[in-house]
Amino acid sequence: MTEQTPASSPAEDLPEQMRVRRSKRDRILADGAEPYPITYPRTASLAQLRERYADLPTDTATGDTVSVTGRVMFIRNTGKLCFATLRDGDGTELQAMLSLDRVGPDRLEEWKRVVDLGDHVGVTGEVITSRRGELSVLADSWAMTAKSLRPLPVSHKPMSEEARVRQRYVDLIMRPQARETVRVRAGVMRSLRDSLHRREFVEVETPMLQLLHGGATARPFVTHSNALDTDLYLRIAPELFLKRCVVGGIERVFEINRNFRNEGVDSSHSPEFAMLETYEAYGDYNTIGNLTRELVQEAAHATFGSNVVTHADGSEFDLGGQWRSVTLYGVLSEALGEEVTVRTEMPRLIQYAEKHNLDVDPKWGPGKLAEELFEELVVPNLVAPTFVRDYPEETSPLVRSHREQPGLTEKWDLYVRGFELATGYSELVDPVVQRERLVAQARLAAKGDDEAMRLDEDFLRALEYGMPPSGGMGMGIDRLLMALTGLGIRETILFPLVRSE
RNA sequence: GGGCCGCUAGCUCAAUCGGCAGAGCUGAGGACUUUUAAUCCUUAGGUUCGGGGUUCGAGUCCCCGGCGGCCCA
Repeated sequence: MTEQTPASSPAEDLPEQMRVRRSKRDRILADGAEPYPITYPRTASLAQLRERYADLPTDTATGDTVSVTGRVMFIRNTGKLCFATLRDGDGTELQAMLSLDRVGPDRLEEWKRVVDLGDHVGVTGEVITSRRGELSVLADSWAMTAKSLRPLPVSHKPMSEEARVRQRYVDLIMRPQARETVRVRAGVMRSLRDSLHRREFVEVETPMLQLLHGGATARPFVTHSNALDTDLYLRIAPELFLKRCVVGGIERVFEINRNFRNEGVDSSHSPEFAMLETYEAYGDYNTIGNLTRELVQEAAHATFGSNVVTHADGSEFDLGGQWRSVTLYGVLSEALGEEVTVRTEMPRLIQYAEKHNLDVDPKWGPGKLAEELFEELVVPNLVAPTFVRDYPEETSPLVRSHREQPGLTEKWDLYVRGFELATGYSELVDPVVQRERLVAQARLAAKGDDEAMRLDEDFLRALEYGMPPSGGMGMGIDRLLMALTGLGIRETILFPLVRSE
């Protein structure tokens, strides 16, 4: 947009290669041409040409004239014949050739003077194949469509992980896997929505900015509304609003959107993360578990064409079949070699914790400690998709009590490759019991546990109007991508949060 | 929060015991009408993350800080 070089970045302060590229931009302007023209009249995409001339024999001239555009990803200038590989946004590449006899001495010289790796150019000419058999456009004319002022990284060496994350746009230019991940993610999002729409679920959007944060136990981000003169929280979960929807008669409802948790950042945690949450009236944790499996398997089919997905490292991972289902206390007992139940008391659990070098927080009850032992001893080994069922009431304040087993709830966590992918409940809909549990949570909050939930009177009022029996489920989208692709969370998120440079 | 490792040219990386800061690619100039990480000749490019200290001399050793990665909690 701006035509003049800003005085704030004196040319002499720039690295040599950037000075050179700026001077090439100046040269284009001095010649009366545009380094950033409004458009270039292209008549075909590179992919269209590849398809149309797929079977053209070596060293053939078609007589067909086309106009193409692309970013220069490879360039080879010789005396009277120049080669460049152009690449389209979809990753398709095609060769452009510029010969002295076609474009003339002035334009060939100009090409050599001003075109660098990374520039966008347009080329008009005849579709041919080279003597080496490469499908090419033999130029009659060419134009700069966008001059690149920064050199690209070397293509034969991988960029550092930090550079890939900080300058994702460069990562996308250089690495096919980065572009592929974006498309896989889009395919998964679309598949999830399609799968839910087919089952007559309704997509809604509920508040991101909330007066009270709830629906999960996590530390929130706090912000401030000047108009209301009150602090607001970025939501940690949409749960309490989606349940209001179910109360209101939207009996199959879902939301795919961002949650924010003011907690650690590492290879599997991001402070903002995308989540699918869904509720099904007259369902329970069994029906919602089946739905979850079907959503994941349909997403695998949509993006990889199979329940067996291929990870980034080339290994195959099978998401097919019915998936293993175990109980929390069952797998924990197995890992400890001794029978543990929800009635096992603190002293024995503490013994197990000491035996396995697990530090015990004095605020933990027996349920929390059992879960911590489970996470320490069992979770890393849960590689194949596994539903872990029937968690203690103590740690699950929004879950219906188990229909048969006192002290437990109808909740499962789904583990894949050693991380939690989703969680599902038979929802607690009794407003009286819900109030008791939320009051207990609010007491914890008052005692300084800033992960505990606050009392949301309006949510309780909604429940008092009557919420039908329901199953509910939440699934991390970024983690679903991790399960499908084998990538780390910072690769599945296009622009993950990074510290300022 | 703790420990360990790293940060050097546009990019990826070297630099012995503390002793002239280097290579490949990229860039610039030249040759080449069939190149695919071309080849050949010439050549430029540095606040060694920042600050302080030790030393005749610091990329290298010490201290403080920044950023990143891994492990632990």
